[in-house]
Amino acid sequence: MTFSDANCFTCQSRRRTEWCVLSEDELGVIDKAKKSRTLGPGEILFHQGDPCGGIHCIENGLIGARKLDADGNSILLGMAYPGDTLGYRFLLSGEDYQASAEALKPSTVCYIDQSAIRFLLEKNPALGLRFLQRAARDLNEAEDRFLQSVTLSVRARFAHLLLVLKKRYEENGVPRKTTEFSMDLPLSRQDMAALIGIRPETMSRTIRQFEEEGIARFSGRRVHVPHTEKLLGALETDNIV
Amino acid sequence: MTFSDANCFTCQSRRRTEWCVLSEDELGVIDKAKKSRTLGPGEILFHQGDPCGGIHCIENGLIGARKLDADGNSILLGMAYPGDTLGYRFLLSGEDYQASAEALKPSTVCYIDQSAIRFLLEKNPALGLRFLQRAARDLNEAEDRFLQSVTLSVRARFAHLLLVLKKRYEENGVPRKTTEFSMDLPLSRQDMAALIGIRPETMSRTIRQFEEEGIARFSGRRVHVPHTEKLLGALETDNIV
DNA sequence: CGGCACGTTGATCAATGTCAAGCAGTGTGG
DNA sequence: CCACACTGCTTGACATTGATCAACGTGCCG
Repeated sequence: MTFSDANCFTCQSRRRTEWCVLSEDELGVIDKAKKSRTLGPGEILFHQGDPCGGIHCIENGLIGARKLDADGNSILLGMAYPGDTLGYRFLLSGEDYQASAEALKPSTVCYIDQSAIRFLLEKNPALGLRFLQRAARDLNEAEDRFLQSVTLSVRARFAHLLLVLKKRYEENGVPRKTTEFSMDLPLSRQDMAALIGIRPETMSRTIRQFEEEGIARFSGRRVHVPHTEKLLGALETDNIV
Repeated sequence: MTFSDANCFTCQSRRRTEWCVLSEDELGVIDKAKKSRTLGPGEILFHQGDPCGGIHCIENGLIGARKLDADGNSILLGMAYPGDTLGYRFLLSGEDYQASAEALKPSTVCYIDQSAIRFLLEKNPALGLRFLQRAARDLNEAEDRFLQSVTLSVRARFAHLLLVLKKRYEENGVPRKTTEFSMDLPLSRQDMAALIGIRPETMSRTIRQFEEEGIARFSGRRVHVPHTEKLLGALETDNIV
């Protein structure tokens, strides 16, 4: 386990976090309580079943949430980006973690003990509201995903996934062309398959289908989409209001 | 539209709501701001696309959240029971309702304008935390549903649904036998189908399958399960940790 | 070198969606 | 009161999707 020094006051991701509503003094509470840590790809932040004693705040990198089934296969449930907080749900409900968290890219993550969080939540109502807004957003997303998994074909779900990844990719300041684009996928094929609820074999076939139709070209983790509209055409989004 | 007189102080469902953390004075704010209304089955509480200007608090009955697709078919997304609050998500995010709400049983619902809510949220941090806990619970549920829709067979999902409905049914003080049980389904077959993400035809077939296997007997909206373990056996829950 | 995880591909099969028809219950207008 | 339309439910035949099983290549690491 590698520790690093971080500073909440200068943190690049702070404006994206819930902490943006805190005063200087309050931010100091977090800054003092936090423990920073860096993880390489594949390193585990916490395990399913561990007790949840605080929250993790992602400074940079990419963290994935996984569940393991009885055979030891892992299912990627979701991703967390810089500025996201992990584990607030379990902290509040007092449950143990129901999934593991693993770095998907080199990441820096701060751990903040629950005592500091609870103190600030009591003191500053705006903080709770921020978390509430976050939860509301996550909830909308979760419902969308369910709806998509039952409504849309695999093709369409994969197209959606690519567009979500594109959006995140571009948030990192990568130049944006509208007609075409390239990006590095942060996920293995297996993980992409899990995210849209299909088997790895089906993922392979869908990728091939996209290549044959000229929607996208894949080479390792690199994707190139020559005509963005073609990808948009695969969304099938028109039949749901 | 029928109005009824309700009283937050004597409300049977209050202890299940977020308001249970309010002081007498604070509860008075809600009580004065609320507008009570009764709905018969099929009546609409609000429509998809309406602006969200407050929240709805269910005193009794059962409300369903629906989305409509382009063909006019409705998809039941979820249900809300007495003590649940509807719409807090959209109020916080400032979006319009993304689904309609419709009474599935005769229901009494109070509408509380956002000004009262915002006032109390600012004043009493415990209220925000309550909502946050609720959101956390909803979020876990939504994720479970996604996981189930991808992992489990239709059989298993239907068994899960029946057990969820049973649990809710028993919360209404209905006597409980462990080895067998009967209940009235609050939903049409179509709505049950939508909840587990299948077509009505498949719902019919699954019901027949359950009857042929002696897992349950259906007659209209009445179900009888002679051996609860048989139903539990259809869960297939063992392969996921 | 051997083992192992990941990814690809092919053959096959089971589950579920689609289409079409019919039936029962319910409300409506003549 | 009857005919009618309408909606929800069921059933059958069929088509399609995606899962499953099996084999193989490839790169990586001990």
